[in-house]
Amino acid sequence: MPKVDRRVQKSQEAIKKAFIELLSEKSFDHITIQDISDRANVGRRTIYDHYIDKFDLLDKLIEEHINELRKLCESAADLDFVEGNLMWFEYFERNSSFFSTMLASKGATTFRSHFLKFVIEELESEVDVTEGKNKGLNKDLILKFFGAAIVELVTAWIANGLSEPTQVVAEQMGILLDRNF
Amino acid sequence: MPKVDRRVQKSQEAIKKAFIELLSEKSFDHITIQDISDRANVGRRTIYDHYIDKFDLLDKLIEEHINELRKLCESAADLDFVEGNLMWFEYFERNSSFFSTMLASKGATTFRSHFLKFVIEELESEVDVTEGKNKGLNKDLILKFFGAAIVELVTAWIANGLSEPTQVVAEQMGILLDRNF
DNA sequence: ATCAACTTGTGCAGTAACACACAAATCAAG
DNA sequence: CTTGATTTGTGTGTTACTGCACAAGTTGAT
Repeated sequence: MPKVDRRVQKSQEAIKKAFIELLSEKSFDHITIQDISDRANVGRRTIYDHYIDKFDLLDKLIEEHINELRKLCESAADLDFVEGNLMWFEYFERNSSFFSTMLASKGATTFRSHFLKFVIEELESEVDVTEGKNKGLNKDLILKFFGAAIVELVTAWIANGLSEPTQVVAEQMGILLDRNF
Repeated sequence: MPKVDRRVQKSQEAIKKAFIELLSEKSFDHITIQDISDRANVGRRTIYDHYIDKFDLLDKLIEEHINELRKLCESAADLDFVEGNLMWFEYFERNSSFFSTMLASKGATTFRSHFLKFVIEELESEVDVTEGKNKGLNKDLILKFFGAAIVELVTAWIANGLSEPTQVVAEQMGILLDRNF
């Protein structure tokens, strides 16, 4: 892994932080690059050094979080759902400002579908329709069923301001998944 | 005023912040430039681009705060002591991490004497020994008397963790000063 | 519809921060 | 005292950030 320059890391972090903040204040369309540059205390030009435009910035931001979740899945490959879920939900908690603006706002269908697609991908290796409790069922159907269920639960939890204790939600969803896979 | 480069401002701020943090954790002598560089997330070389050594860094930091207080005095020149003090004490409050490490630690005689010298300087224009209630008294004596009184009160307030309400302390000290000048 | 104000994306030259490397100084035990 | 590890201050070449300027595109109010 080619170590990134300190300045790059700091600039990108400031830009992303500013962008997420702004996203929670006004809609994506009304955010200008100038806004981000002001908030991040970074030259406007610097933003273009890293991102093509604000759409690209959003894409990269999403991609980054999905990637982090993917890594989490890998490192939790040999845990059961209860334990694995806790890692997931703790990640959501740490990055709640991002997920709440991405999931809990009305127009955010883009991220939801991206997120759902990813959840289904990750779930795929867990489903076995050749033997066990799901023998004979349609794999695609199962994936969509539980994928949507997971996404909805996460969304609701976040939309509700994380009021349920993280451990409780993670554990209960873990039980439901363990029971079905 | 020649505007400072964004990078300069950010670097210096990070360095000073890190330094103050470290000062509240260990003694000045035991702080290395490397420590500061790590904490500030700035290249070690960058620190030397701005400061000769850690002594210089401390000097600049002190000088900067004294200067800010001086500006405050200018802008409050036509207010009475009660109002003026409030601005002072609010500044102490905003920068309490600095002042508490500088005033409330045992070995910090350096800053105390620097600070006292400055307070006396500022007080000088307020004292009139040719007429009024202080007519006939020794000016130098008065300055030392009230200078030390002010410094002590500020020190004690800060050492006590700012537990007294800022307004109250500022007002009471203001009353005492208004009564005497 | 018009016009001014703002936004966007890009080019460019100047400057600050960067990593790295080195010798000298300082420190900490044995 | 001696040795080994840190720390210090500095030189150097590279890279990222910066401000500025400009043409083209948007916006928004009259």
